[in-house]
Amino acid sequence: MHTMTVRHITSLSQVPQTPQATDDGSGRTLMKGRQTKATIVNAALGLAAQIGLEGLSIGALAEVTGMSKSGVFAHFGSREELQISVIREYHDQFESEVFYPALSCARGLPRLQSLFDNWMQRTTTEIDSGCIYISGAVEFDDRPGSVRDALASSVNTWQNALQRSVAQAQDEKHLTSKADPLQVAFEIHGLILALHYEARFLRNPGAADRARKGFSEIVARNQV
Amino acid sequence: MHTMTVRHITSLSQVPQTPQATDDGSGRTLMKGRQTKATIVNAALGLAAQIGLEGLSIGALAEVTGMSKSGVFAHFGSREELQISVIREYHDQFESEVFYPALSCARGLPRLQSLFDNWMQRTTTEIDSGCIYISGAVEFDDRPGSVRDALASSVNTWQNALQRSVAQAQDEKHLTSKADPLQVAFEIHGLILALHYEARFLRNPGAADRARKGFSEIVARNQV
DNA sequence: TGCAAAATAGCACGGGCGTTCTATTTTGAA
DNA sequence: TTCAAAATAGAACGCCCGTGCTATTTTGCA
Repeated sequence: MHTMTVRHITSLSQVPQTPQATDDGSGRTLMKGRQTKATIVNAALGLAAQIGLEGLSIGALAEVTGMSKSGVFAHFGSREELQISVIREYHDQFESEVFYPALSCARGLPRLQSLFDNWMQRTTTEIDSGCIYISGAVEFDDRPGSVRDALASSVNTWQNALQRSVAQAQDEKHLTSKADPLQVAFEIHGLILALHYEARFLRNPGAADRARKGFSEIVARNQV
Repeated sequence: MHTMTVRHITSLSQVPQTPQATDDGSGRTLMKGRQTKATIVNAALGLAAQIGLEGLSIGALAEVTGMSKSGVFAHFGSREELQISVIREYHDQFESEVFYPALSCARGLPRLQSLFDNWMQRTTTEIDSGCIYISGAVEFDDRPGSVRDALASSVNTWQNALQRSVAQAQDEKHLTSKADPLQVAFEIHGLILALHYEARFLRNPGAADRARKGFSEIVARNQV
């Protein structure tokens, strides 16, 4: 019996969920719901980084933020939408911590090195909090749906950026034209994954050094 | 089948503590509860490989095996013990699929190559089922307890075996004495993790080839 | 074949979950 | 200051979870 949950629509205008533009700084036209939502998403990201996107619960989130369950829920309409919001937030943070800073380095190897360094830095910091690109991949690798799609989309965006940077290093003759950007990106990804695994789960010391060493070996092997 | 392999010399693990020995074939002194438990654990391993150790539920397991919840539960006494049993089963399967077969190859590089090939083979097969050494690491990386301990112990056992094999390849002069077994094992681990990630989550084709390519590069770099 | 012990079932409990519904408070432009 | 709309709270729902308790069935040696 499929209960046709007819949603109560109080307005005929089919305006999307973004009613008014907001000014983050002034707070003049800033609806309170927006900043509350941002607070919730940040708290959710912190929680999800530790216990995973699947471990995320609205009840726990309500407790952390000091709100009621339904108060939290109303901002998202579903648990899935909450998870997707978390992924978007993580995507933005990753972009501004790893990707954008590297743009100030010269195209080619310097920028690739910077991308790796920033990624390493973030992963190392995440030893204590976890990376949802990694935990999410495991949780959603055979769980189709919008959450998986959002996650895969974000990861693909980043991987493409990484591969592009390798190709640019070839254009600049910093790496041999024989190198395969897909192969190089794959191996770099492996180093980060191994670092995350061995440092965060096994608590092996020295994992960060091994990841850095591995990167320089990859670069050396692909140089003229 | 590798059951004839001399266990007391090269086993990855020590034989467990279970009270009564059983004869799997005759069924004479075989308590029925034992084979039922084995059936349950196998079903649980299949489930856990897909949805993770944390996703494992006694109710779902009862449904799959056609038993009652309490009937399933009685074999383990707690959910944790069930999870640990699954880890032990996985450990045994991993051992007999990856480790033991490699012992028939000559010490040194041939055996290391065989270990990697078998590991690759298993990971590739697991594209459709998942590896609990990988998913478990993510689920339990900051969840202390006996499950985490059992998991980490199994993984460490395997990593040590891998590192030993690298060291043997150095002894046999197949790899340079300058190589660091920890570093080589770390990089190989990264290749497997990247393969699992990109093939199982991102569904990127060609990941297996890249992993193999990466391995041969690692070997080449560490030769004389 | 009998009979204790082992194995399994049935049932209920308390608790957390996502979600819905309705009531209340808060917001902010007019 | 007013007041509709937005934001939040509160209670309840059905569902599944792990686990404990008490029957009942099944097993396998004497």
